[in-house]
Amino acid sequence: MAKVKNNKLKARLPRGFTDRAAADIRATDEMLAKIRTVFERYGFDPVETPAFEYTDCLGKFLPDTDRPNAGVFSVQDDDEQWMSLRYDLTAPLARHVAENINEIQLPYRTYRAGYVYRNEKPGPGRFRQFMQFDADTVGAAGVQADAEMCMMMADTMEALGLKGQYIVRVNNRKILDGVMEAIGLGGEEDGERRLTVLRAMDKYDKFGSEGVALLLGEGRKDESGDFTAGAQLSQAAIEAIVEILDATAIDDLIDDTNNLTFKTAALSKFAVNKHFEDGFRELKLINDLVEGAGYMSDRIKIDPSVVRGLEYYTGPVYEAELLFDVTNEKGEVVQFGSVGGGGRYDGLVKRFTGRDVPATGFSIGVSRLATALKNLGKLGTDDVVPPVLVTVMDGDTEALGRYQKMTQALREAGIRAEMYQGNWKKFGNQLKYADRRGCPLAIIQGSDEREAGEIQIKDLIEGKRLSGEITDNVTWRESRPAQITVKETELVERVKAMLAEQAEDRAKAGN
RNA sequence: GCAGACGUAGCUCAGUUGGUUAGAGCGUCGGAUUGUGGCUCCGAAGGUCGGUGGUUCGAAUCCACCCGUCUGUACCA
Repeated sequence: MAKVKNNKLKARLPRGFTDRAAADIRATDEMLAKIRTVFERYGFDPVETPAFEYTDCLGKFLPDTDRPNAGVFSVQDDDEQWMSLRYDLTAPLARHVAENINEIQLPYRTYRAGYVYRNEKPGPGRFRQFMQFDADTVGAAGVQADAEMCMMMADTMEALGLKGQYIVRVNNRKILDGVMEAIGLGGEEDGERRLTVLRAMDKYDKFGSEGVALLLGEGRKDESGDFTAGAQLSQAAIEAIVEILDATAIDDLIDDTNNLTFKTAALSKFAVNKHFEDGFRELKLINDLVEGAGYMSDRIKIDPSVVRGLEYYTGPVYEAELLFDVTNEKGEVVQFGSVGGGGRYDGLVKRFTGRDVPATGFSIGVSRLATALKNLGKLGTDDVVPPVLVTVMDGDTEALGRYQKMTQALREAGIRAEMYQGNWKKFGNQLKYADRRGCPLAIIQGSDEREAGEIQIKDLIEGKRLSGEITDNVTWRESRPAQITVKETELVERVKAMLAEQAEDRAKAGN
């Protein structure tokens, strides 16, 4: 006989995507609710945009080709226009604001959560579909809007139970622009090298000063032997940049008592320029604003090594970082990086409107943060009790109706309950099902009980405990452990009482 | 994309220098037990050894290419 087997379709999930189970969904919902509460309290309103956008609105066409960037999932509509799945929530917001600019009251304060998609190589904790939760203020030019964002990020982290375990670090793109200019990379033609330098700086967490110094100079070889080309900067420039990265506060770098001057050895070989000065002034202002509101440097801190978002940020940039080690399911400490970040993007809406519409906002990586919270035990404690199972002894219509009625009575009393929907003829399987689902109780009524106007309530949790003491199956079956007989009319009341007892036991065990 | 490692049952893995019919544990299903979960015992199903081509009398084993997974690295709005 030929093997039909070969025709079987292989069930497989696209790589970088994941299915989420009940506990995960409930935990994430809980987390989203906490974040939303903070954003609402700050006076932000929700808005939702779709997963797809026209690719040109996302600004992701490759230069010199008519195809979108490979990093975004793209399809062609039936009129041949390119559409792409959004890769963040900021570009679609800019589109939404631009398209509705006449109806929207600026400054527009808004938040939204949603999945975003990146066509990149997935890794541990890195997916091709993941959730972000964003908040933005559109149409506010002053740095007080940026300061507010930083404070809201800090409040969000605390609402999630992370008080004292995070830091919001703030920098300004103008500072970095000033540095680029100072080391001679300020020109139009140096764009590519500037990017290389910024990317190298962004690797500071990963490779430390030495690794970054290599990337700024000759280049770096990784452990598999692969070589990454460097930015070929001068020794003086490399040292100056490393000084910035090593600095823990901006005051370590700058003396502002009389005019602005660099304090450190390598940096002071370069002159302070306009960009740098502007950036510095803005940072100072943010610092004063947040401190004035009571957010000291243990929560929000100026840090000149923050790089972030190379493309569209124009001013202040900020990110939230966790201060504890995150271990994965294998027990290894993983490089976690930031769990959220953002900044000022003054040019994004202008692309559509031609009008200056300054904006600032940040994004929380929901999936990553959820992983971290789970590790801390601050999330994922699934306290939803599985349903009470009403077992089926007789399958005739009338009997089924009675079981269904019992189930309904429990539901009406606010108790999760279900009638067994499998093959009722194998009664053992019904209890096996209940056991594996973790059902707290099973309701049993056969013809004997029926005639006596009674039902049996079986405590499956207590029964499981007792099973350890019984080795003989006949005894196990006949003793009907943890099972009581009650009047049919007392069903709801007795079930309620037994569930309450179990809840009490769980609470005790938890302490 | 680049570099390296690895692909054997649903899962975790054995499989000798290339040699008969590719194994184990766990899980699944059936039975012992038609009205009672767990334990125990008995039995069964489940594999074109990632794919294709090549070398060979003979390939899970050797070679080439492809696909996939993992690790590092690049890119990451």
